[in-house]
Amino acid sequence: MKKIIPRKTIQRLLLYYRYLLFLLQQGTKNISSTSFADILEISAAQLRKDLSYFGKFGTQGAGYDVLALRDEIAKILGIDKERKVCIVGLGNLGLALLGYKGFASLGFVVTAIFDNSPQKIGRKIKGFACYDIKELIPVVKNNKIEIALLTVPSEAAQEVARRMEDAGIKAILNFTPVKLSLSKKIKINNVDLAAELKTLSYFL
Amino acid sequence: MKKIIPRKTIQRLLLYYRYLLFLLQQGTKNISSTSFADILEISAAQLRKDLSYFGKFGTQGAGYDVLALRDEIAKILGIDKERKVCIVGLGNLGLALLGYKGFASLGFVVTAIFDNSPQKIGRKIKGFACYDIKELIPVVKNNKIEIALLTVPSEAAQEVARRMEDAGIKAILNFTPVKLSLSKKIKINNVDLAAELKTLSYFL
DNA sequence: AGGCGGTTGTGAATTATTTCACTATTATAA
DNA sequence: TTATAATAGTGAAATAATTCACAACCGCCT
Repeated sequence: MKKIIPRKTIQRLLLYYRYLLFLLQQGTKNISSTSFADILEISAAQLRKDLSYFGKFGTQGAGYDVLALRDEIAKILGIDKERKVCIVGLGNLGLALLGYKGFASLGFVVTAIFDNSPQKIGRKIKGFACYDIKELIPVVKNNKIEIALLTVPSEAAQEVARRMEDAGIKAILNFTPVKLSLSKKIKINNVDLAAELKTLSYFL
Repeated sequence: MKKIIPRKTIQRLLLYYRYLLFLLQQGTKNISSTSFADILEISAAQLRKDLSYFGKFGTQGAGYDVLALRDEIAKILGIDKERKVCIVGLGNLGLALLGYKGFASLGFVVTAIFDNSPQKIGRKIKGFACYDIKELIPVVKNNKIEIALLTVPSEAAQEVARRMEDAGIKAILNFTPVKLSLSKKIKINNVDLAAELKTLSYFL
């Protein structure tokens, strides 16, 4: 087992996890690296190498036990632990994220939602009470929320992010096209929808 | 000028483009690779190397002309050409994409939107006429739409994607967590919101 | 028990990407 | 005009990620 685990390996691990769930649903008990890799359109060597960073999960001659491998990957990714998240900005994108079923199954619990519109503050939205964005700091602190999804308009992004920092948020998933400047301690992932589209079109 | 351009270079090019627009707004006329790279938190060498795949755009001793560089990158990325896109599935995510201003400035023109809900079909939504998803094939063909944003529920994803293939779509930006299986000719980019979040939390 | 076909785990080789470090060029100041 | 400081462009070196290829092993069959 090596020391440095490639970032891409972590990304692929989730892909593996997803497909293992699907295989389980189908009743598949066992799968070889070759056929699993074929499905995922990666090389079998890559799949095995990725897993090898974390230990030995397969049986030579027989392949991998789907259920056991799913559990191992869940453990690696920390899906067994719950993480509290909040959604800040309840435009269409924020609402889309709120309604997204995928998060819960990965151990993310939406613990608070925020907006600045008087029409939303205090109301229940999809079962969640909407807080005033001004209350971000106390609410995040009291609930020990670790992760924030930032879906406010671009103009407000930096200011809101700064407040998240003060509230003690550990990681931000930033959906705005703004380059946030914050302390290095906060982990930021940028999801740039336009960039995805542009890359796609370049390779057309 | 080399033959093979790294995929990552293309991705960064859009990042450069975005920030150049911002610099222009600020009235910055000129910038050195060092300070530009500092802002973007990459190395200056990487910035220069990326640009070097496409030609020479800077002036030694003086740096880059912001306006000229923006135009050069626009040309490289094909932002000067318009691409027709359609949005299929008008849930919150589809609506969020429809309302997203960033696309237009990158040369993407939303040419049609589709849903299967009788409440939406035929109505105008944010100024766009909503078509029945059953009309996908003729509408895409008639309008020569090249790119589709797929934001339908998971269950419907594969079936709708298959229809996109028949309609002659060249590229799909897939927002569902489904692994689409289509002809290799169609370029597919997967945007997996849960995966982004999971990667973030692993590195916490 | 022994052999065989299939499959993992992994060091080594390969390929891709990033950084280094230096040259050539330009702007500017004396 | 010449010297000096700043900065782009780039081949070479370093690093990172992927693939290759094969030994070791497992399960099953006879």
